This record gives sequence, structure tokens and C-alpha cells, in this order.
Amino acid sequence: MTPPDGSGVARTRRRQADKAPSPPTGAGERAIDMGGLPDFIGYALRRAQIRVFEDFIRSLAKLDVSPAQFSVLLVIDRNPGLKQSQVSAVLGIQRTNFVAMVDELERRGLVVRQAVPNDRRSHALVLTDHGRENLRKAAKLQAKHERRLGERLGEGGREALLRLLRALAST
Amino acid sequence: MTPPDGSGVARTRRRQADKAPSPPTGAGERAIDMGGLPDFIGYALRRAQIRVFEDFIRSLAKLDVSPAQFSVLLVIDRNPGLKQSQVSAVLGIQRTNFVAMVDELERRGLVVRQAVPNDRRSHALVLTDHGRENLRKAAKLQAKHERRLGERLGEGGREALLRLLRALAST
DNA sequence: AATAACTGTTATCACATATTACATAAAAAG
DNA sequence: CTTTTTATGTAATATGTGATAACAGTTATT
Repeated sequence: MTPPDGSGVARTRRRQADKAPSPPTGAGERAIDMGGLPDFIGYALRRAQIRVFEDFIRSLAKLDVSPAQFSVLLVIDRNPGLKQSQVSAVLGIQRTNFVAMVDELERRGLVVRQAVPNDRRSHALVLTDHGRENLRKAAKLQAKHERRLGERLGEGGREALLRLLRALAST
Repeated sequence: MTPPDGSGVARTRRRQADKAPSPPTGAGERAIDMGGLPDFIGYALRRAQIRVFEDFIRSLAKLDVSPAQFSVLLVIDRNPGLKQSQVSAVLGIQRTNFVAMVDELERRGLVVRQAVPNDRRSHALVLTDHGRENLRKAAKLQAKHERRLGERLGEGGREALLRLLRALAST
């Protein structure tokens, strides 16, 4: 499996290079035949995912929290004391790659690794006060982002989309 | 914008590391609270995209054609003679990164860069016979893949999904 | 006690994407 | 027609994301 970020979207750098794909094709130049690409699930999925992640990143830019970081903070907040391996597993992040993520969150003072009473191998993850405060703000911005997406999808669109996406992802 | 592949999916390597996110939570260990993550568009989108790309890659493994390569071959086939920059632009690939892609496709004998009559800067891209044949086979496998996805989505699900995804991606 | 499995970690590798700089060539401006 | 701007392809490079292998310390099994 794979982490909740990826998306190929550069979080730090400001994007906007080359140009967006196929602006409706101006006057003169003959339209380019996409060969049905936009009607393929995978292509449509990818395009949508990129857009949504871009919007997410813009929405939380103030806090500099990526989609992946948001998911990590959220899970730790709801399940304080989980081991690194547990958090990484539910999120589909490999524990080896998860190390650096926790390093960064710890460096920023959002998370701490705590000793576990009966197991000297594992680290229990908990949010600091600062981490909780940061998550609270992030969640607010994320909710706004989510609402914005919902509006684009029309009445009942969001729920329908979630159902369909789960159908694709399940099993 | 961004290319049609990405997806964080390793095409070459065989995947399956760590374990899939949150298997329904067995008996003993208390369920982990995802904090509503699965109900967020971005998260669901990402998960679905990964799954779909994995399936695509498996489906076309025989031909060793990635989603990105498939889209490139398709566009060149439908619009023979387009310049590199045109192809990369419609697909949302930066022209600098597109160079290596064309190199590879050319190396494999699927595509050729042709001189353009009135412009000595640009290269016109066309499929070779081998490239066309390869695309034909790829399209067949892709169609099967697409049908399989459609079945998962139920009656009218595919069309509904495409509509919703386009709503997210547009503008 | 010996062996196996778990946990976190480091070091790499592969690959996707973005940025910068450049050479050549065509187009636009003057 | 010359100067300047823009377009095109390319290389070099940096960063991010994901996968693999190996390892040390610890705990669990046998």
C-alpha cells in the first residue's frame, strides 16, 4: 500500500509550470484527440486527485501541514500512545519511511516519542499541546476545504463519490 | 499540473510490503480511530487511485506499459506528428521530464522523433508499426481492466463516478 | 538457552516531479 | 534587416515519495 500523500504534488515549491492540460482548444489550432483518456477511470481519478491535493495544500499552507502529516496527526490525536508501527500500518505507510516523518513532527514540537512501560523496543506517539493546537487549526481549514469540494459535487454528490471510491478501493 | 502516472506506485518492483491499511481489526486489539479520514474526499481519492493504478499496471505488465506511457502512446497515435511540447502539454507533463519518456519509448522502438519541415527546433512524434501494434494490444488489456472497474461500481456507477471526478478536476 | 519475531532505525535505490540553465531556432518588434 | 523576445528540446540537478535490505536491541517462542 501507499501513504496518504504522494500525489506527486510539490508541497513546498510553488507550482505552476508548463501549462494546464488542454484549455478547451482556442480558435485556430485543431483540437487534440485524447483518445478517450478522459473517460478512463484511472485518468479521471488521477486528475481529480491532483486537483484535490493541490487545494488541500493551499488550504493548509499557513500551517505547512501536508495531507500525509495531517493524517498522522489525526490518528495520533484520536489514539494517543499508539506505537509507530501501528500508526504507520493503518495509514499504509511503511515503518521505515515513517521514521523520518515522525522525526520531522517531533522536530517541530507537534509530537513526542514516549517510552512504553513494558516494551523497550517501541515508542508511543502522543501529540504535544502545540501539536493538538496545530491539529485543531488544521482540522478547521481542512473542513473548509472539504466543504468547498462538496459544493462542487452538488447535492448528494459527495456521498455518492465516497461510496464509489470505496467500492474501488475495497478488497 | 502533473503527469498521468505518479501514483507512487512502483511499476518495476513487485509491491506488497508492510501490510494493507486497517484490516477490519481482528478480535483482541481495540480498533484504531481513523478520525473520519475515510470520509474525506482526498483520502478516499488517493486510496482508490492507488488501487486502480496497481490494477492497471498488473493488467499491462505483460507489455510493460505504464499508465503514463499508455497515455502518451494513445495521444501520439490519435494525433500523429504533434510536437513534443504539444503532447506533454495536453497530458500535463512538463516538457523537461517528457524528454526521458520519449527517449525510452524511442529506445523501445515504439515511437520516432521526426524532423518537422518548417521548424528545425521541434520534433514530430509518430508511432512506429511496432508502436501501433503495441498500443493495440495495450488498449485491449486496458479495456478489460476498465470493464473490471466498471463491474465494481455497479449499474451506472462508472458514469456517475466519471461525472463527479470531472467536477472535481474542472477549472 | 537457543531461536524466532518485533520494533525502530539507517542506508540505499528507483522513480516522479519541479527548477534552472542553455543552445538553437523561429517569431516579433524596431 | 537587425535586435529582442519567445519557443523548443535538452541536460543537470534537487526534492519527495516509496520500496528493500540490513542491523541492533528487545521481546516472545520453543
